[in-house]
Parts: sequence; C-alpha cells; structure tokens
Amino acid sequence: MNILIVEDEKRLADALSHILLEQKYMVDVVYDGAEGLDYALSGIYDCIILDIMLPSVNGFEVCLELRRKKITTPVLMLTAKDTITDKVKGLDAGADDYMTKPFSPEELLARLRVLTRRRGEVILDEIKYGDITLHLDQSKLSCDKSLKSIHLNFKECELLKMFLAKPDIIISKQDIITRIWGYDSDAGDNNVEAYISFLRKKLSFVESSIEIISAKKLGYKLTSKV
Amino acid sequence: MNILIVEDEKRLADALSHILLEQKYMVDVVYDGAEGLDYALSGIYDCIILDIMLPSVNGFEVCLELRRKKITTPVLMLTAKDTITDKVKGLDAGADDYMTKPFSPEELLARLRVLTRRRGEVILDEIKYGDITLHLDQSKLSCDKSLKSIHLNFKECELLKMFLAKPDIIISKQDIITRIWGYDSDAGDNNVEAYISFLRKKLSFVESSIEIISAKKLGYKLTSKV
DNA sequence: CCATAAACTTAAAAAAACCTAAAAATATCC
DNA sequence: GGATATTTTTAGGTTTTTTTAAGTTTATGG
Repeated sequence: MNILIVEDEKRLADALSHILLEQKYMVDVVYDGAEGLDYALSGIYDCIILDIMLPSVNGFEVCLELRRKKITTPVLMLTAKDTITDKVKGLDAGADDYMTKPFSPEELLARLRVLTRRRGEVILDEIKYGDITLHLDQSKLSCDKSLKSIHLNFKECELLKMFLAKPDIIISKQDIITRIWGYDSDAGDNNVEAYISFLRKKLSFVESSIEIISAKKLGYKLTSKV
Repeated sequence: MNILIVEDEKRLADALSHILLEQKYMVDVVYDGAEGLDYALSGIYDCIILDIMLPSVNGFEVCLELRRKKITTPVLMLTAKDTITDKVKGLDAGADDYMTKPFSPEELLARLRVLTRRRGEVILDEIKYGDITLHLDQSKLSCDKSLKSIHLNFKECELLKMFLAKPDIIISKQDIITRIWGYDSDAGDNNVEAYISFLRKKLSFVESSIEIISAKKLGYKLTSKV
C-alpha cells in the first residue's frame, strides 16, 4: 500500500511517515504543493495525506487539479485549519476525508483503512519516456524500437521510476539513498553506484537511447540521446 | 438520493431530516437499531446516518451486520461518543465516516456529498476468469476444460476472489494480510506464502491455465498462461 | 598533462525472500 | 467426544536480491 504525504512541516511529516512505516505502508514524503501534485499525478498511490497550507501550491488547489485530471486516489486532508468553511471547502474540492491537527494516530490509521478499503480503482501500471516503457505491473523494462525487454528487480525498478519522474533533472546520491534505502539506512554511495551500473547495463541491453549521465559530485540524471 | 436516518433522539432526527429534505434528499427516519437494520438491509439507500446508542441493537452492531450481509451502502456514524476508541471501533466496524455531536449541518452535508459521490459495486455468486470458475456459493473451484473441480476453504476462497477481482495486477502480501486476516492480525508473510502454495496446488489440480506469479518484494498476481 | 578523488564495474559472499511438505495446534461438525 | 477440516507453525532447501570489496576507469583542478 503506497501513501503519499504532502506536508511542509518536516517534523510532522517525519512523525507521520514513521507511524505509517510501522504499519507496513510504503511512504513517500514531499514538502511542497507543486511537487506533491507531480507525485500524486502519477496515480500510483493508494491514498494521499494532504496538508492545506503549503509552499507554491496550496492543498485545495492540489486536490482540485487532481480531480480535474481524473485522478481518483483518495485524499485525506490533514490540517490545522479547523473552521467549518475550510472543511466544506476541502471536501468539496474532492477530498475524501478531513482531519484537523492535532490528530490521534489511531484515528488517522482507522480513517486511512476506510479510504484504502478497496474500491474499483485503476492503478497506473506503465511509465513511458523516450523509447522505453517501464511496466510496473510486471517489473519489466522494454524498448519500443528494439522490442527487447528485461526484468528489473525491486530496487532497480524504484530507481528507474525515480529518474522517470524527473527526466533531465540531476538527482543526488543522497536523495536516492533516502528514497530507496530509507532515511535511516546506512547504505553508502557505492550501493547507489552499483545499482546505477545495473540499470545502465539493462538500458543498454534493451538498446534504448535513454542514458543515465553522472554529474560528478552532484548526482545523476536521465537523458535521451536523441 | 435516498438517505436513511437511524437516530432515537426524536428532536435531532427531525432536525436532521429537515436539513436533508431542504437539499432535496429523500429521507427515511427510524428510531431504533433493529428497525434500522431492517430498513438498511433493503440496500436501497445511498447513505445511512447512524447513531450508536440506540434501543435494541446498537450502531456498531448494525454496521457490522450490514457488512456481514454484504450491504455496502455508505454509513456515516453520527454520535455523542467522541473518544478515539469509539471512532476507531466505528470505522473498523465498516462505517465510512464518523462525526461527533454536536455537528455542523454544513460539514455533515459536505461529508454526505463525499459518501454519495462514489461508485457502486456488484455482487455475484460466480466469478469466471480464463478457464476457471469460482463458485462462491459452493466454495468450489472448477476448470471449464478439464471439468475437474475441487473444494476451497474460506481463506483460499477469499484469496482467489481477491486475485480474480484484479487479474494481472500485483497484490502485496500486506494487502492480503489486512484483507484476509484483518489489519490487526499478527499473521506473517509466511501465512500468505502457505496459502498461495495451497491455491497453486489446487489450480494445478483442476488443470487450469491460470497461475499465480510471484513478483519478488512486491507480491503476487494472477495471470493466464494462454 | 599529471595526480588524485570520484565514479564505475564485477564477481562472489551474504542476506533476504520464497516455496513446500509436514507437523502441530485450533476449530468445527456429527 | 472423537473425527474431520482448517489454520498456523516449523524447517529445509531453492532462488533472487543486495551488499561488499577490490580492481579499473574517468574527470578535473592545479
């Protein structure tokens, strides 16, 4: 079960993600509205916990935009704004539930269970970029041109997904570690390097024109040769 | 849009029904639990507003019974019981939302709109996929080709049902545990593995071309070999 | 152009995940 | 209460993933 937390108060976001991780949810955390919207639009989440007051784009707008784009992922608004007007506004913006801070972890988890009790939703199972397609449902990478494909394991898949979410943007090793190994892991740079190497080998195996470029001291980015 | 109000405080029930009628909902009101259950079991309502402390049968039980009988009408619990424990209990009993008295009419209406804007589900007593048929009424799995069939026990049946609801989609072990063993169970991954193994054996016994594929670290999915 | 730190690659070791049969514990039925 | 069915646990072997570590290559500032 994948949960996205969009919350700019770092302390609270950490606490939340802790609680959820304990319950074996998979958690992604982002700290501003625009980024939250980006992530949410992927449609891969089973629920989104959304703050309202956020840098760049506020929670109401994030929610409205999601619904406009036909993303039906359940949204739980979690915010300090406790007036009736805000609640109504949030729910009518497309949120499925609304809780005010401070909140009880137990109630949050219970409401989360309600929202994630299965409905007839469709999950995005494919990401395309350039000449490649990442089939999330089959953990498989394929190339449109060569028609070749190859299996990716869990971390390879996560890593590629991360790059595909931000093509042409440099991602630091540390970001990769925190996202894929977890913020409290003791994985080192070499772990990342090893996986980058695995991925490159597979990208070249399927004869893609996509490549992962390393930017010394900064990180890596995905680009299309063509 | 039909709403059922189950609430023994006559004054409150009247006020509520007033508010709803103003919004052009069709409203039925009953004043005790057993009667509420009777009405609710008809399945004709789009939402049920349910008090907890009721004569004869309490709200938790009404809700549990409804879910046991596969009635999926959204339930909004509206009650004076405002402890976290009660909220969790209510939501886990199958309620879709929980509000405490005193409540604001605006918020109630907003939450009602959330609950009634969702899609319906269909209940069947037979599920077919590929060359197999799962007879829910007889807990029996059969294969069209070989004509062989075999009995499934409850958990095997639930598990297969889960897969059949989403063929080709990966379902995580955690999802399986929460759905089949309950969110608060201490069943481990190995329980799931054992049941997957049972199911595979039975699928192969009836000579089906359906198989359960494991996606390491992600879960399992059902696919048809042909 | 050289020294050097950073990045890369790889094989092999270690760890984790998975599968299954069979035993043990529980629950259910007659 | 005994028989039967179901569920859970155990344990071994298998496979896959992940980490490690050492040797190699590459980029960059001086």
